[in-house]
Amino acid sequence: MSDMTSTADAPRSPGRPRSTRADEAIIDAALDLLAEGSTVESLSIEAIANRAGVGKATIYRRWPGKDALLLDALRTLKGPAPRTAGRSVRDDLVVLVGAVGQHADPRVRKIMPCLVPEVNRSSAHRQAYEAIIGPRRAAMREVLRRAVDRGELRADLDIEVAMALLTAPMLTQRMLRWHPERDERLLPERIVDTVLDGLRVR
Amino acid sequence: MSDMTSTADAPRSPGRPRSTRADEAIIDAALDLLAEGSTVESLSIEAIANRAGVGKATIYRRWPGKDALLLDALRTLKGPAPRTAGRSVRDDLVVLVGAVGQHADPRVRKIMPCLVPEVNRSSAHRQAYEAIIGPRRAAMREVLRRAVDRGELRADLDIEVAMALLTAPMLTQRMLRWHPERDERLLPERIVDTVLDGLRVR
DNA sequence: TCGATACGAACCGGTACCGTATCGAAATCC
DNA sequence: GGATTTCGATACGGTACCGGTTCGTATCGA
Repeated sequence: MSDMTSTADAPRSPGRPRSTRADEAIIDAALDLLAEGSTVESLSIEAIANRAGVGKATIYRRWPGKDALLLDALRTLKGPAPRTAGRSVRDDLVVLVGAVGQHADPRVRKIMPCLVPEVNRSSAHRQAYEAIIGPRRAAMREVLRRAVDRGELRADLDIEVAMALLTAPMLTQRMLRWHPERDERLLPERIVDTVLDGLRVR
Repeated sequence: MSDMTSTADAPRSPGRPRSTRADEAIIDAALDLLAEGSTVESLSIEAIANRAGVGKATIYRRWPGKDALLLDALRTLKGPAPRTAGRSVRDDLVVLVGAVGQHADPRVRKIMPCLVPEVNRSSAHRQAYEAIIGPRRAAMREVLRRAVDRGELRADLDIEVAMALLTAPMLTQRMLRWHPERDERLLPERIVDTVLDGLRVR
C-alpha cells in the first residue's frame, strides 16, 4: 500500500496496529464492485466501505482518495505469464493467445474493459494496465523472437505487429464481446493457425 | 429524435415551433463533451445544457432522460462505409483496415473508447455501436467473400476470424493506443500484408 | 392582435457522495 | 494499568446533479 510501507521498518509505533483484514477487505471490495459492473468513476468510497464492512475513516487513513486506492487495487492483480512448453512456436502461441484476457483472478476479465477509457486519460492507469499485461507481452515477444532466430518465421517480421495480430483479436472477443455467441475455446488455435499461414492460397 | 418524428406529419401544431438550432446544439454539445473526455455516466444533463447554451427544460421537453438523448446522439454518427476500388483484395483491405476507428466526424475516435464499458452493459448501447461500424464490417465481409470465390483466398477461410485478424489490431492501436509512438499511416498496409501472407517462412 | 407553444434562465426539494470529525470499544506497547 | 492508536459506526456541512416547475420573453398560426 502506498503509505503503509513506512510502518514495516518503522521503530514499532505505539497503539493498535492497522488491521490486515481491513486492508484486504477494502481492496477486495473495490475489485468486487468493479467486476460487478461499477465504472471507475461511479465507484464511491462509501460503497467500498459498506461492501468491505469498514468505516470510511479506515479507508481515508490508508489512501488519500479513490484514485490512489484504485491503483493499489489494480497493482494486486499483477500475475506471472503462463508457462509455455517450448515444443513449437505454434503450441506456445496457442497457450499465450489463450491466456489473453484470462487471469488467475476471474474478476480481471470484467474489470479490464472498464479501464479502457481511463487508460486513455491517465498515465497512472496506463501504467497499472501495462503492469498487468506486461509479463505476458514479454513472454510472447520472446517466443516470436526465438522462432525468427531459428528460421521458422520470416526474418523481416515486425514482432510488434505480429503480437498485435495475435493478441488483439482475442482481446476484442473476450473484452468487447464482438461475437458473444462464438465458442472461445477453439478460437486461440484458429487465430494462431490463420496468422501463421496467412489468408492466401498457396 | 425519438419523440419529434410525430411533428413531421402532424397537422401543424399551434404555437412556436421547436428550434432546430437547439436540437443540433444539444446533440453537438453532448458529443463534444464525450469527445473531451467525459464518461457516459459522468455526463450530466446540466453540463450538456450549459454547453449548448440551452435551458434544461428544452432538453427534457425532447428526451425523457440522459440515456435516450445519448442514444440519439450516437445515432447521428452513423456513416457509410468507405468506397473500395476493387482492383485487388489487398488494396481493398488496406482501405478498409485504414478506415477502422476513423470517421467523418473526428470526435468519434475519442468517443468510441468511452463506449466500451457501456457496450458490455447495455444492449441499447451495443446496438448503437454496431450501427456505427456495421456498414464497414459488411463491406469487409463482402471483399473477403468475393476473394474466396475468386480463389485468391483459402476456400476454408473463416471469414469472421479473418475480419477480426484485420480489424482488431488496428482498433487496439487507434482506440486503446497500445503503441502511442507508432506511425499509424503505414500500419494498415503492414497488417494486411502480414495477415495475407502469414508469419511463416515459405 | 391574440392564443398557444417554445425559449433561456432561475429556482426548488431530494438524493448521493465528498472529506472530516467524533464516538465508545478494542488492541497493542511500556 | 495507562498511553496511544485503530477499529466500525455515525453525523456533519458542502457540493453536484437530479427531475420538475415557474418565470418573463420570443415566435409561430389564425
